[in-house]
Amino acid sequence: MTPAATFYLQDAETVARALVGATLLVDGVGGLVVETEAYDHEDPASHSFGGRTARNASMFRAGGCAYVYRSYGIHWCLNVVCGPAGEGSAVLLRALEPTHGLDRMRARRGIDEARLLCSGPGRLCQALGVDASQDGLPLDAPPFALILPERPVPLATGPRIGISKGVATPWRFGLAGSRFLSRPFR
DNA sequence: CAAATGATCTACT
DNA sequence: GTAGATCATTTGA
Repeated sequence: MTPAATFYLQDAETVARALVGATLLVDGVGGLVVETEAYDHEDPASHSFGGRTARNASMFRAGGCAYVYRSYGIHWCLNVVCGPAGEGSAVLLRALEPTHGLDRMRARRGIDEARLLCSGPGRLCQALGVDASQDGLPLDAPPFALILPERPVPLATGPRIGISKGVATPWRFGLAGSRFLSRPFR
């Protein structure tokens, strides 16, 4: 099904929950979304907290676009922008269960284990070939394809990873029991 | 203009 | 388990 444009205009937490179990493809390579994190403009841990800057400009677009940024100088991270234009909410995609184009992922990552191909934001982007050239692109047009889950999936919830502020906000969501998570839920 | 920081990953002890 | 890699962006002088 083609995602309704209004789906991505909802708040970050709602979209983050709904994206677990979705299928993401970039140029035909991708898989099942098993881990997400929500960030909104009122969240001290969010890039959009404190206003719009040159780097996070695409995070302030209307929901349904990609927001790609470089982390720790080395890695790329892929976000799904959500909420109305100008708000600054997004959902970080942290892990996929690879289902399409496994051979191309292995070639890009240089490893064999399917479990390690996309289990982490930086790994995910390397496996799918995501970089700054995809920043701001709509997710419902090539090379992207994002198919929402047909039915609800069992959800695990927990605190977000790798941040120093807003740690108490339990906005990390995962597919319960999946072994492709970047870290297990308790 | 200079310095610090970060939504991470890999390799090594 | 712990430290290093590596750089764009942000903040302060």
